[in-house]
Amino acid sequence: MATNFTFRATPQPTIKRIPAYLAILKELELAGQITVSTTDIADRLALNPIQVRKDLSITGITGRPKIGYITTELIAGIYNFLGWHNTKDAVLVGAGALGSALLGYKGFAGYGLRITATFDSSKKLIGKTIHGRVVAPINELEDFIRQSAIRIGIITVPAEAAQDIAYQCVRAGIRGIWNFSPVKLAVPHQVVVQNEDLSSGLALLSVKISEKLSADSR
Amino acid sequence: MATNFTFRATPQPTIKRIPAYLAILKELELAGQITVSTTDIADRLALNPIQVRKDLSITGITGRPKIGYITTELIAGIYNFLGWHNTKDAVLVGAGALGSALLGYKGFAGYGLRITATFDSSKKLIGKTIHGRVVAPINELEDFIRQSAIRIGIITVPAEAAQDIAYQCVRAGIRGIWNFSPVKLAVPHQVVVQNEDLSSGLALLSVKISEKLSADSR
DNA sequence: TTATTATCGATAAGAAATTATCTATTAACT
DNA sequence: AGTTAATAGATAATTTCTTATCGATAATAA
Repeated sequence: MATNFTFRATPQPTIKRIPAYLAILKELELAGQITVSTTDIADRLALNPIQVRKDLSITGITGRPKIGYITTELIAGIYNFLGWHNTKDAVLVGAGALGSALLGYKGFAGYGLRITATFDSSKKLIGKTIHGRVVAPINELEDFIRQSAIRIGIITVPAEAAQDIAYQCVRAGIRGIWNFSPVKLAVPHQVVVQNEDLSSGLALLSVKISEKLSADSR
Repeated sequence: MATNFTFRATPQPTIKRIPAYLAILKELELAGQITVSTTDIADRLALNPIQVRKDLSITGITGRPKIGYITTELIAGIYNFLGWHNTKDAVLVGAGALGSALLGYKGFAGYGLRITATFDSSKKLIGKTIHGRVVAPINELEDFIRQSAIRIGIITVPAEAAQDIAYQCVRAGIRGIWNFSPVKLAVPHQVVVQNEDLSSGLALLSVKISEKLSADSR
């Protein structure tokens, strides 16, 4: 029996805005605010309240007219939507400057992410402790992923090594790669890749500045 | 005399893709490839060739049927569009883990960005040399920006300090802020802010993984 | 009690971005 | 020389995302 139900994925722009809502909501919760309206959230983030309402609707949490949403309910709804309510383990490959920075970042706990092991190829780094984790040699990577059934890999190695690391991760059963290298990784269809790319942010800043300057002189 | 010319800003998605094109093109140039087609670029980045063509049209560089574009011309066109052909100086505020990682990142030279000074409030860090730059105390920030006429500020301080640093930057004449703190900064209209937000990338990865898993089981 | 107002949630309209279609061009092949 | 195939570039169609409109609801004020 065919249904006429068409599955519609959540829009990417919506997903990207969700963590900002979460941050605001946690802040308000901490400040003791029981309820919150989309008008309020929108003001704080300089967004359109209608957009906020539509975005938040993907959590399934409903609000009440003249009141808004229950802050804690909305927070729980967002955690649930993002899957951040239960912690997921990840491996980090590449303990250079950026890798160390990520290892030192406390905020991941709030995102349901725990980096349980770190790998690098450099003799200088192997065995060293960085933010409480001992750096292991790359050749132990695949076995570790298999044994610990880890599903997320964070790649912070230089461009030339990235694809090889990605292959290793995929072979060992990784399902998602958070890729900080400036390389488009080839992976099979069942693996998702999220590219984190400084250069596109800087491009946007560069163009915004020059557009702003030329707009001012018009 | 009024003209009927309507200024249309380049779409943000286009701007974000441009650096990826640049990276590919540089690689091809290095490999000695004189000309390049959008079909080729699109293949390598898993994009639609029509989109690539439209994106690249903002550079003003034209191609030839059956041939494509001259690689070097396109590279020059992109540098020109992004304003990366002449180097811009920037200050970095916050020499913690993330700040150090950015200081150590060699790639900025290729993006026309040079971090000329670093500031921090921590006594432990002031005076220390990180990747060749001596960390200066925050109270010297404004004077330095004014004297050196720097226009770009990179903020890598913790959330609670970010807004204050932004105010200082703005007072001293900064025109663009690259904001790595998880805070929505309040700035006057003439200043542009580019937020670099790990959490939205991770949100996207989280949702992609769970959508992929549930799609597989459908 | 009744009126007013803030808000939600649904649907519609509008804007922006992507993708398709079509024509022209030109290199390579026959 | 003529034909074919690959590609650019323009315009049109489509899809996606954002914003507006409108009715319903419930708290607050009159």
